[in-house]
Amino acid sequence: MSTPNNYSELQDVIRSRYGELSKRLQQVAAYVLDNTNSVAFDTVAVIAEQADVPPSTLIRFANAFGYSGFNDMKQVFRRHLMEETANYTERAKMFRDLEDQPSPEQPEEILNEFSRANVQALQQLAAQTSAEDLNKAVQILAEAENIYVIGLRRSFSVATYLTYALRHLNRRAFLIDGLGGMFQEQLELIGPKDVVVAISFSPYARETLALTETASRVGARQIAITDSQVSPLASFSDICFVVKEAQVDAFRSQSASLCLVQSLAVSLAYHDKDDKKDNSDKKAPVSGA
Amino acid sequence: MSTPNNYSELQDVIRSRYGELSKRLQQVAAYVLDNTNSVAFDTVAVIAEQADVPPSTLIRFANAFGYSGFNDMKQVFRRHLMEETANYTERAKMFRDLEDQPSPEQPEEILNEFSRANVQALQQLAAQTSAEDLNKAVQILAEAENIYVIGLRRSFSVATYLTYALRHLNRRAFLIDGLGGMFQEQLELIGPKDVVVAISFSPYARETLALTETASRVGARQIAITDSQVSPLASFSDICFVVKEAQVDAFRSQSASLCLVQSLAVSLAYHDKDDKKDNSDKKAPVSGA
DNA sequence: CCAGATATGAAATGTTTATTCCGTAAGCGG
DNA sequence: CCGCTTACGGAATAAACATTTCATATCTGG
Repeated sequence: MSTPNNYSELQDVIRSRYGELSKRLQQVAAYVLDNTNSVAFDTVAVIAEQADVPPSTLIRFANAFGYSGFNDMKQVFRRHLMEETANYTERAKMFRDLEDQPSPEQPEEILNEFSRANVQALQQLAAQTSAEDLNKAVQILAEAENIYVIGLRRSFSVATYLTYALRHLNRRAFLIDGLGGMFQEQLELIGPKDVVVAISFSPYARETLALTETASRVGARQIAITDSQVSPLASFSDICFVVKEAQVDAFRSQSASLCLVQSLAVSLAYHDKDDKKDNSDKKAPVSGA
Repeated sequence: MSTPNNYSELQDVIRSRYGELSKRLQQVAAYVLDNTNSVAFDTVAVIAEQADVPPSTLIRFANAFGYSGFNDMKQVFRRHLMEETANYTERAKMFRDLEDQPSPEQPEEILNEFSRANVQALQQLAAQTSAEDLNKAVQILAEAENIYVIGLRRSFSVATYLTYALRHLNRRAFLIDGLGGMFQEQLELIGPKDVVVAISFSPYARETLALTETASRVGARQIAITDSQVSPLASFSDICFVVKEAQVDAFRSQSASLCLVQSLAVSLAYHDKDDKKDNSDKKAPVSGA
């Protein structure tokens, strides 16, 4: 007997066999199809009561569709629910136990894998980033006198891009790069009307943390882009974007962070335009970055 | 002690008390904040293993935040996940419908749009990049004595990332950055056994073109990442990757290029590993030198 | 460096939860 | 209406699980 191991398959099978089920099993089928996340979360006892059948019937139902027990079937519902919110890395972890597929080795496979992972990360970024945070961040950037951007090592590329984009919007944007060993000197430029954008992922660069502390001391506002709610950057920041980057093996990507900073820059461009919109007409062309 | 009974409250409390927690409890806090749906679904034993703490610590953690047990706290996560799923599905639908809409203006819309455009670009990248080119490029990189990376202005971020990644694979990788106005001097380093990776998109930076010409003159091999088959970079290169970047209004993205260079770097890492494996298999048990 | 306090982790414990069992009831062909 | 088969449900059982316990390790202030 073929046992469906994904939600939509199972749904189809239940529907198609509905007619031939016994009265009690039909009752279960109806409940199961209509209360997906009750099945995913609740215990057999609870479900049995809500569906108005004895617990044993639930096990019989699962058996009828080829599962070894009700919990076995329950897994299908849980996975379905998780897949709607889990990111690529977490999903990969989920499936690693089930079928430990060998890591991709061919360049083409690696590109496919990376591309898939990044797609997932981008979708999650869009879904999980709050409009409120984005608006606040844009507002903060718009009001900044100077914008200092820091991101070292892996995050340096994102930092350079953001600086580039901000410069193209005629912002006074400065990249803290430690050139000539002058981290300290660069940090000391920051004043209370300035804004710091700090980008850092575990393991957090010492210099980035030092900057956020300095910025916090002088009262500058801060926007953090990092990988955890409890990142050391989070505590100092006014706005903290938590970005779950795609990961293939030990290699973490940057696409989501890049997408985020691009969106911030473009939003800032529109923000500028809206300010001017008071007297001029809407939809003035925006120069590219 | 007030016990949070919704997710965002709990999240806030955990973050604010993070500093005063013990080392182990911090470990749990980080896991709990960053793996919401693992907490919602997995058993204490599984979570304990993944967070690398003993099960009892999880109960202690829940107690520390006023819950009677870990399951008590778990309920908060489960409720959150259920609510979130509903939102997520809605947003996913919005995301799809967004496609043919007038220019977005709100930061949230811009992020959605950028994310969507990048997803498309990544999928196209994966579909259109030939395995053969990838293999050749990896081979060329593997054989390089020195690798010079150039990408200016918009492409600088991609170039910095590639340089970073190559350095981490112990390659002799150098970023041509024109620091101190020394473009010319940096170019003159290139020798016939070296490889140049040039990243440039229209309008092509003069310095990048100059480098490719120099490289070609001394007989160095070249890998180009650019936006057109007829790009000035294409003619000088041994391998030319044509990347169609996402574009929102006048703003072009970088995600696809970044994904490509990451894939190249990771492929190179696997290439190295295979080499070592072959060597060690073949290695004859010879003593002395 | 020591004593007291606190944090930690392995194993024991007690509870919840899934599953099985079996006597009974309902359906069905003769 | 009877005997046979299939479905059913409650109670018993087994498995999984969360939680507690306690001996040990680690910190902290004097």
